[in-house]
Amino acid sequence: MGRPPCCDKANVKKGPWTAEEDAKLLAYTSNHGTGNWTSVPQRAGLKRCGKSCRLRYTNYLRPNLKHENFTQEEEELIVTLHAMLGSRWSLIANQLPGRTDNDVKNYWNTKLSKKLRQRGIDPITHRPIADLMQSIGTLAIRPPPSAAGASSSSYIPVNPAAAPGLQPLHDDVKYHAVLNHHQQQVITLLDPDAPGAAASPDHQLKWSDFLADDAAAFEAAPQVVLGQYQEAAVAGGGAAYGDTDSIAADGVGGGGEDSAASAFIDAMLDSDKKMGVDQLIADLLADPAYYYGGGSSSSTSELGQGG
DNA sequence: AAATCGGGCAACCGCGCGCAG
DNA sequence: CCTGCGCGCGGTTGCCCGATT
Repeated sequence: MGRPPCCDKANVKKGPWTAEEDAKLLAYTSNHGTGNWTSVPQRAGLKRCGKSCRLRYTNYLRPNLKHENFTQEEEELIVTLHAMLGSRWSLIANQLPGRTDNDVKNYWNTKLSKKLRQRGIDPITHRPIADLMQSIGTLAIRPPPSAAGASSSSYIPVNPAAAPGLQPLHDDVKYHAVLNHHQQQVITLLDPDAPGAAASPDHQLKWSDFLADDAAAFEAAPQVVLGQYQEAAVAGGGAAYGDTDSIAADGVGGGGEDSAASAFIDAMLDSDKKMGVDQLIADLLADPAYYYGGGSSSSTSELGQGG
């Protein structure tokens, strides 16, 4: 059950905006500000839904918006932030002055995700596709799990570098080393109360663990993991990260059934609440070693050359 | 030259969250 | 505490236009 429509759909215009409508909206917002969007159409003399007005303003009419192509630096930043934050486009867009979440989202969907795929990197997990395919292949030839094998208590996240058959592609070793480093920086910045920080020293919350979740989870519940990949393939989105609730109270992956990756997201969300995520990202970006392209080459810094 | 295809982008939709009454 | 409302977000759709056949 969702909210009722915010306006009378029969009496509002839909579709592309005309120059006249843009002018009316711009004139109104420049004189009165944006305030209450539901009242804007009436006050501005527009036969539009307030929601549509807000969208048009924020994505197109708002001052200081950039309309030129994305730069190499912006591309790299988007890829990096997507690896850390997933499809939280508004947060990513906040780090890109003059860009809207819609801009970033469209650019990702139409360009960046394809570039990553062309480079053999899965745009959802930011892991080499070869790893994922190999993992799925491994799954396919595995015998059905025994009852003991399916026990959640046997679940132990592993480092991908230590997992046989999960070695990154040679060209992407640097990429993942740097990526994991920054992902772990995010974790490090989390509140001490965050699940990962509360874990025991030999079982700390690491993004690499989450990335390796599926491989390790094969040991516990192969059918569940495969289901996640199938979901991801069907949904074409972040389903592989899971929509489950959170990690078990006893630590990372303790529950076994929930995706540990979703626990990472939960940890991020917790962190959002306790310290502004903008500050978190700003801290990361302030690190001179942050940018992939700074000195050592990497996959992301070469995105433009991959096509 | 016409038809078809595919990419890119603007806009829409549904939902969750926060806040005020 | 509950309810309704408005805002913002992410996912999706549909149109436009250039490329290809």
